[in-house]
Amino acid sequence: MRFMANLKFIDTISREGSIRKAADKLAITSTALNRRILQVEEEIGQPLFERLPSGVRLNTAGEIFVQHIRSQMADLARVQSQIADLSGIRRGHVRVASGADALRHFLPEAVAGYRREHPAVTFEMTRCYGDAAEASLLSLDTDIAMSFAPVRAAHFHVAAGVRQQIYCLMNEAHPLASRDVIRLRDCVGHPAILPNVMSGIRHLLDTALIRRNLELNTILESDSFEFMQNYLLHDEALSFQIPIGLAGSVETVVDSGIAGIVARPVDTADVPPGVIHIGYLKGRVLPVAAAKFLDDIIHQLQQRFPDETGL
Amino acid sequence: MRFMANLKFIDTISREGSIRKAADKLAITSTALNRRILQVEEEIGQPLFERLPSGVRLNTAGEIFVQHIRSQMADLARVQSQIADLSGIRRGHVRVASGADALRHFLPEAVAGYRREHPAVTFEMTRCYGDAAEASLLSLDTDIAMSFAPVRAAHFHVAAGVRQQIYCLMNEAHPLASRDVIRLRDCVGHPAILPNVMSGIRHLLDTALIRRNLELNTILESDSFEFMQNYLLHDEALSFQIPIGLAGSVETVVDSGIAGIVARPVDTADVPPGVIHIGYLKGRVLPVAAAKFLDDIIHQLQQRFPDETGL
DNA sequence: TTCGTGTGATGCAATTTTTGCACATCATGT
DNA sequence: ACATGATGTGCAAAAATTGCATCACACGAA
Repeated sequence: MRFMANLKFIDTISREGSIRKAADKLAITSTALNRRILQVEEEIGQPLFERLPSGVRLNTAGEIFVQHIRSQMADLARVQSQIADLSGIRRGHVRVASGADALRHFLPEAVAGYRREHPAVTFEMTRCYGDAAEASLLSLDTDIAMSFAPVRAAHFHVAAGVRQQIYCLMNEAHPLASRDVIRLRDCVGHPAILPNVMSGIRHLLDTALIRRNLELNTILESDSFEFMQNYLLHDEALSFQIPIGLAGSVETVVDSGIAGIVARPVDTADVPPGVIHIGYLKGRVLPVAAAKFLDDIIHQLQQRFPDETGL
Repeated sequence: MRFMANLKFIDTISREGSIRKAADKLAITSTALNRRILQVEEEIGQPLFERLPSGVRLNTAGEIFVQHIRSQMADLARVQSQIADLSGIRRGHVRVASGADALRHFLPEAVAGYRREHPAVTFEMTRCYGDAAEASLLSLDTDIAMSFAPVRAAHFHVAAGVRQQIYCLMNEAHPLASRDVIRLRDCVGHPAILPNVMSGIRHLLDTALIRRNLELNTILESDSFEFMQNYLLHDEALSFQIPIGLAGSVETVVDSGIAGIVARPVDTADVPPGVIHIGYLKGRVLPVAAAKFLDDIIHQLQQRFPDETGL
C-alpha cells in the first residue's frame, strides 16, 4: 500500500523506539527513513518524536498522531475487506487475542470451520493474559478479544459472555474420580497443579481458597495446560480447567480429551463460575471477515453452552 | 500533505466525474493523475471507477473507498487541530452549513467573537436549504450544520435545538403594526412576500394556511431575506422571519434591524413554532476548533433564547 | 579522561519514480 | 462520416528518493 507507507513507517518507529531499528525491520536504509519522517513532521508542522541519545520517543503530538495512524490502518483493513466481499469471495485478515483456554480446542475448530467456507481469509491468533487482550484492542493490534477475566476496561465492547464453571481434572484412577461433584475441601491434601497466577482460573481458585481459609498442596505451576494435563497421567494429582478448554462436550471429556483423564465439576458454592467475555474495541467497525467470524464463534458458543451464554 | 495526495486526488475525481477536469483543478496533467489512479486501483486489487465515454464514475468499491477517504481526511483535520492545540494557539478550519436565517446576523457575530479569541482559526460558511445541510455532513464537507427544518436523517446528531416562533415583518406605518400579536387571518388581503419554497419558514406557513384554508396574496418570492426586508420600506406589504434572522433581541428589533421595519409575533395557535437544529454527523469526533465553536454558539443561543433552547 | 558504540542529521551522487508530451483507442453525438 | 471528448500508453525529461560516507552528539566502560 504505497499511500500508507509513510504512516506505517511512523508506526513502526514508534514501536521500535529507534529509526535505525525500524529501518532494518522495514528493509530500507535509516537515512531514507529518517528523511521521510522529517518530511512528515514538516508537513504536520510539528515534530512527532523526541530525539534522545538512545533513539526516538513519541512526544504528545506524536502520541495523538500515531493513534490516528493505527485507527486509519485498521479502518483501511475494514474497507479492503468490505471491497473484497463485493467480488463474492471473502478476503481479509482476522486477528484474535485470547487466553490459552479457548486456544486449545475451541478456536482451532472455529477457525478451521470458518476457513472451510472462506479459504481466502487469514488468521492471527495471539495468546495473552487478562489485561493484555484489552490493551491490544486499544492499540488496534487485535480485532477480537476473548478473555476469561472480569472486564475492567471501559473501551471493551462485550459482544457475548459465557459462564464457565471450574472443573477438576484427574487421572481416572484417582480416588476423587468416583464423585460427581468435587468440593474444594476434598482437594486439600491431594497434590495440586495450578495454572499461572495471571490466569483467570487461578484467580477464581485463589479467591475461593482465601475466603474459606483453605490451602492447596501446590506441587506445580505452569502456563501450559497441555503440560499440566499430560502430567496427570503420571501422578495422582489434581488440575483445574474450564469447559471451553476441554475437548468436546463436558460429558464426553473422558473420551475426547486425553485418554485416562476425567473432569469433574467443582461445586459452584465453593468456586463461583467465571465468565469468558468475547468482544472488540468499543466504537470500532470490524472488517467484514472479523465481524462474521465473531458472529460464528458466538453462535458456536451458544450451541455448545446454551444455558451459559448471555448478552 | 504529501501522504494524503493520492487519496485527495481520488476524492476530487469522484466529485468532478472526470480525470481531466480533476487534473485541471489539481494543477497536474491528466496523464499523471490517470496513472496514479491506476496505481491505487492496482494496490487495492480492484477498479474503483467505471470508465464511461463521458468520464469516470465510482463503482460500488469506489463508493466505499471514497467514503473511507473522506472520513480519513476529516479525521486528519481533527488530529491536526488537536496537535496544533498543544502549542497553545488554536488553529483549524471550521466548516458550517446553515440556512440563510442564521447567516444574517447570528453567525457573523458568533464567528467574529470566536476569531477574536482564536485568530488562527479559519471558517467556511455555506448557505444551504434543509436536506442539503444534512447531506453535506455525510459527505464530510461540513463539520457543523444548522437547519431550520425537521431532522429527517438518522445520521444527524442534534447537539441543541432552539424553538423559533414566526414573526411578521412590516413597515412601521403598516395598519397591523399597532397590534401586539398577528393572527394569520389578519394577513389575508395584505400583499405578502414569502421566502423560497425550500425555506423552513415557508413550509410552516404553507402548512398553516392549508390547514385553515386561507390563502395569502403573495406578490413576491425570494431567497434573499435582505431583499425582502428592504422591499418592505417601499410598499405596505408583509414578510415573515424567525428571531434568529433578526438583529439583536426581539424587543429591540425596531431599532437594530433596518430602521422603519417592525416585527410582530404571529400567534402560535395559527403557526406553530419550528425548531432550529444544530448538530454534526453522528459518530464523528469534531476537530477541536469546530467542537469549541459548537459549544460557543450553543452557549450564545442559550443566552439569547433562554426559554426556547432544548437538549 | 579516553575510547567505543550507539543515536539522529546531512551533503552529494546514483538511482528510481513521476511527470508531460504526443499519440493511440474508443464511444458518442451531430 | 466526422468531430469531440474521454481514458490509456510509449518514451524522454524532470523530480524525488535513496544509499554511501560522514558529522555531531550522548552515554557507558575501561
